[in-house]
Amino acid sequence: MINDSTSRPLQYRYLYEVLRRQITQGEFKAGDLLPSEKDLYLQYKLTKPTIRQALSLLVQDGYIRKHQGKGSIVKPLPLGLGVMSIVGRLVDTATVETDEPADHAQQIISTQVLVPPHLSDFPANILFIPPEDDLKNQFYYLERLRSVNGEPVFFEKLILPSQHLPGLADLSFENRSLFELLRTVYNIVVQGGEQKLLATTATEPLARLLGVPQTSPVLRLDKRVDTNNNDFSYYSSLYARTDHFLLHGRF
Amino acid sequence: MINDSTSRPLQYRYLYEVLRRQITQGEFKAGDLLPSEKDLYLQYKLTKPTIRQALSLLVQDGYIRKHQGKGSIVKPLPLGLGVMSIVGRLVDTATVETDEPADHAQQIISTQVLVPPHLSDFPANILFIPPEDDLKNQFYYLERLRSVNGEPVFFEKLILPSQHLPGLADLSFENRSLFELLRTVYNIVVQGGEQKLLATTATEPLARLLGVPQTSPVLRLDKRVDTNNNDFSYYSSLYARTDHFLLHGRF
DNA sequence: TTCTCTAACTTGTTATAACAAGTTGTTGTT
DNA sequence: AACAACAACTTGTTATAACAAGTTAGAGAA
Repeated sequence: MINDSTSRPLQYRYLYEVLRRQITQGEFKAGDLLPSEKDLYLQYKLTKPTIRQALSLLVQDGYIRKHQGKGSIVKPLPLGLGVMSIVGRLVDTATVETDEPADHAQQIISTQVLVPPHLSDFPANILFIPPEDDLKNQFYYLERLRSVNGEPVFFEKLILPSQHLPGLADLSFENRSLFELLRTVYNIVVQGGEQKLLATTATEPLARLLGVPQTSPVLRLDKRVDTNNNDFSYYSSLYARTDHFLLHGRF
Repeated sequence: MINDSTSRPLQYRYLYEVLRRQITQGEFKAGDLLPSEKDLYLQYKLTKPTIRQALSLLVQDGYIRKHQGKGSIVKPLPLGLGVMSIVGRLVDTATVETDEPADHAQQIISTQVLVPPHLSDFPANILFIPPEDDLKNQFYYLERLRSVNGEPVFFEKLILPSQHLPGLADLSFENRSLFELLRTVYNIVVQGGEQKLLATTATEPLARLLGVPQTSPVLRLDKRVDTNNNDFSYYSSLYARTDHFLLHGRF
């Protein structure tokens, strides 16, 4: 039952995907004006409500900004992708550099899967608990360590409901965004969720993984992510060192 | 030029405010079904696009969840309000409590204004810098300390562009949400923004403010918040202790 | 009683239409 | 040359309409 809503193509979603791809692949660059609603009508033969719905999605996802009387302006792409992405940290919190630091310098993000996806019960020590009914089911559990330019930056646990994801264990998580995978392969899109944030100190195994002293402060971010499928939510727990890099997000 | 768009009442926004008030004031409780689109049509004499636009706003702001064929379901209210709110922390991160902890227990959030709003240049040590043009203007700067049940939890610096906010210094910031105030008094609504997150250790003055030892980890959250007014963005820098409470957000 | 199917709800998608309102460049006047 | 007014764009708001699709409860058959 993959992609069961492709039966009727959902035109506004189709247009969204087209424009989104054009933006992410650089066909439209930050600051550019998207074709006007009228142009899109002429090009795609879709009517105003449909086009507006597609553009609304792009606004919601932070790809464009609309300006009455002017047009739809493409926003700069989020750097890493995901709800929160990483950014090179300003040299010293006590001083603000006037000239932009090398935020946009080449950041090679690599992902190392420490524990490959396998079936398990819902793990302990997660700040969210699924509803009782879901606890009976099994979950895919995996752990990965993400590095920027070879330096470990954050350690992440992912817990996904298994019954909606046939064949997940076969797919590569290495260099693909989880969001991308869920949307394109399983037709599941993120619609919202909850997150809990706190600052702790690195415990021994974590400190070794991230390569920081045991006492250093570490950011912890737990999430429950809800999707268009009402009984599909996944969970993640993330530990990040933020001495050289910090978490960056749009909302 | 306050509330200049009240000239034409913007019916979908009006309906949004009505429903939103009914939800926040408990007239509709979590789990309730909102009146159907048809009922709203009968009651308010607004047509489907208008009603749907109002409901979409409520969805976007996390007040309701829509379910095709069923209706619009009221979601539980966010606890504190703001982009991120506070929540009582689970007793120990090493153990997950099966029974819900007292998250929803009475939390009396009080706000103490340490530095009342006054005109100043854009301060140093903020992780966001306004565009050069805006730096020429003056800003309202204020500092406040927010406590839960009398215990200091986070310290916040707020920087607001002064030219759009006549008479701001006269308004009380004490027990009113900044969002609420901007929306109702100045007709400015938050549309998005950026945030940067990191974990640090408390320095001496901060440690004293929050009542924590100097070495304890502290969460820092800097934001640039964009609004419907294109040249109105405000900035905030927040330091939170997360040993007894943690930050909680919806997205 | 239990099950199945249907009718009557609900929201979702798309089309057409008319006017309001913000932006920008151009035209024409001073 | 500077300015004002306008025309031609843009998106925003609201109305009307028809059909698709998910949900639910009740009627009727087994």
